[in-house]
Amino acid sequence: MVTAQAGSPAAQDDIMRAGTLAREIFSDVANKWALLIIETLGDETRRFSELRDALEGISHKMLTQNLRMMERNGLVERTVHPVVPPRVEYRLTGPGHGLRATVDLMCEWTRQNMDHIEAARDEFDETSPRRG
Amino acid sequence: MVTAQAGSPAAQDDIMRAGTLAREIFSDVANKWALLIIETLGDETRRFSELRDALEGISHKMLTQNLRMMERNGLVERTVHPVVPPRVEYRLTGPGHGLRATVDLMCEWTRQNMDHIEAARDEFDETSPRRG
DNA sequence: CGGGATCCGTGCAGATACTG
DNA sequence: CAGTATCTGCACGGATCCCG
Repeated sequence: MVTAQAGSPAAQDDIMRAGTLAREIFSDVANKWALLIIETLGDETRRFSELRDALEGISHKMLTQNLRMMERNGLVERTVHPVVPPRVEYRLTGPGHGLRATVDLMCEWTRQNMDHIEAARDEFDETSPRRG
Repeated sequence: MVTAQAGSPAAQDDIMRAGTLAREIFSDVANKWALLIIETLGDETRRFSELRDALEGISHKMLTQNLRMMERNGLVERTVHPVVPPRVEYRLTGPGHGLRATVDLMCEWTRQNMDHIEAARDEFDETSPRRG
């Protein structure tokens, strides 16, 4: 969306603003499924059906959609093998691995704070509805 | 919904699986708006209306909803000042700051790869519809 | 001013079917 | 097996109203 034809040259400065940048990231580059796909791909080259199986919960439409979006953003590389049973493989690009590193960090944070989160939820669960 | 009432004790082991964990993160803890709010809060203590002004694009409902969810997850701390014009302030908790660090990293990655992303989009934009 | 509740529209996401 | 197109729904998100 930052691209588009905004027509405002001064808008380039606004891109540096956290809000605008973050919006760009989390609504297009790093949406929920994309991040999940990045984690699933890891260092490997995986087929479409393998990804679908690994993510299980995702529909084939969402997978295709996100894979294409990620390919468009240069996060994954799509390789089509011209064989009779079509074989299409995906793997992270260099930048894709870079993003993956940050996602890994976020996963690690969650792992370390999982108990805190659950504790907070538990406390909130009995504090919120009653309000002391 | 990793939580729910799965009823399977063995499921605890599955939580360690990247997929399940990541799902938990990106669908509840670190959704699009939550990440945006985290970036907006930063080190400061901000009022509800300040946040709404800073994020501008968000509706009061979404802000309230996400703020409450983040409070439930122990990411933000909500302080209500019992004054005549109600004054409610929010600030990141310790764990909240930890998550913020990872979000910052992701923002930094985007900043560094912005040109790559745009280039990839540009290339894809003319390669995809025509297929060479 | 902060926030809950409600109503309602939009758009995302699932299922299905067809192509190559 | 991989991908696209279409149709539908349902949930998410916005606007409004009212309460504290």
